[in-house]
Amino acid sequence: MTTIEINADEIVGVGHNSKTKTAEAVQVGGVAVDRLRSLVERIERLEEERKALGSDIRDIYAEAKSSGFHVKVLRGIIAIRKQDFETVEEYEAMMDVYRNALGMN
Amino acid sequence: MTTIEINADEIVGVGHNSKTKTAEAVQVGGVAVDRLRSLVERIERLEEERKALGSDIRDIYAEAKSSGFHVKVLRGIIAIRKQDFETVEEYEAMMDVYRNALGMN
Amino acid sequence: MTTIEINADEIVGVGHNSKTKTAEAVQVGGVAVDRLRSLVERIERLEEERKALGSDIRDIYAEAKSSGFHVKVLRGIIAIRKQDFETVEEYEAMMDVYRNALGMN
Amino acid sequence: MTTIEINADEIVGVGHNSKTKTAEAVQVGGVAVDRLRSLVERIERLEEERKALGSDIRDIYAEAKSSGFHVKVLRGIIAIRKQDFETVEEYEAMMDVYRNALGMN
DNA sequence: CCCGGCGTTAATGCAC
DNA sequence: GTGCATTAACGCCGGG
Repeated sequence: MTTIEINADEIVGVGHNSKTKTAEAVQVGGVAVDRLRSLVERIERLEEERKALGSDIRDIYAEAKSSGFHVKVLRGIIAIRKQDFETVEEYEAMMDVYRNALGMN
Repeated sequence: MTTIEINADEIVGVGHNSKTKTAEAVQVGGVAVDRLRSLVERIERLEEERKALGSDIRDIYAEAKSSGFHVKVLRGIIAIRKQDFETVEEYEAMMDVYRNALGMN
Repeated sequence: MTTIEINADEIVGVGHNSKTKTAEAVQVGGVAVDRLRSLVERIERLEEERKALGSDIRDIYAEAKSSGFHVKVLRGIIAIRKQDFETVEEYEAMMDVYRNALGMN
Repeated sequence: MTTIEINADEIVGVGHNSKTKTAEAVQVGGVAVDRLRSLVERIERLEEERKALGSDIRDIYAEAKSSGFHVKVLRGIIAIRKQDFETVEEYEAMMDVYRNALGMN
């Protein structure tokens, strides 16, 4: 994992910082530095976990494939289960309507 | 009633469709058949042409290869030039925006 | 619409149709049921976690917004830092390639 | 359309070109310049047309949408018609198999 | 000849 | 609902 230190000056990116240090909050260019730093770190941490999960999911599909499962079908199954049942039925019903309209029976 | 050259058998295909044939539009399952058919045909025709172009492009690469050119490098050149084009287009688009913003059109 | 009359409960639980129960695996239609179920559950579990993380991230942005931060700018910062990370990762990956190519591993 | 002149020196990108001009072919760095130029132009012309077709197709889908058609379903229809009939049946049959294996009836 | 990688293109989710 | 940013699907290629 690559760790990069956050520098408050980098974040606000202005030259002539009117830095105002009080007991409550450090402000740079009118921005609460610590608060911002915290937000950025929390977001990045969560996105990192999110990315890792995506990677894990991809691994499972690869595993499924190498076990002889049909990946596209498997994805289809997941997609169907994710949707509301009514939605699927609506979709398929509409597909039938269109296919009938085109004589694709 | 006007003559609309659509065969009911083509259209319907299933038993209980509430087909509604009027002077303006034939509807099957609430779908305007002629309109749908037209859309589908136009899309399919364009996709066919698109596919043919892809085939032509592949042929040229093959020709280049058999002429001794390094195909991967050739693809790289095309890609770079494409990026350049897009950069130029972005630039010009932005120029237009600014010119419009300044009433210079 | 293609409908095939197979009831999993019949096959797996009660009936003795084309069910093939061996010591190793229960198969339905040539599919290893337990394996498939396991894969689906693992994927769905991970996707659930992934979705939850997305929700958490959204919450943080909302929190940032209500703290007076400019959300779009904040997103921009995250994006820029992400690009930097990826550039670094690419660089390191390429370094690895070269090191391996030179037997420096 | 943006037109950019191709410069042979740009393409081969070497400084001290050992250019060899004969009656048959101009060679730069061992590359037949005119031939290469021709190939690049032909490819780019075809890709331009191809891109335009993609744009046209997207326009038709937009038109369909604004006419009240359900775009996703329409895409589904196109996809089905594009495939071999057996392929579709295979897919749907396999979907059924998997769904049955999971008891999703 | 298949298959895994890659570059492109469509689909999805999300914010405004 | 529209545009945008991410993510999945597709087509093409080279190697095993």
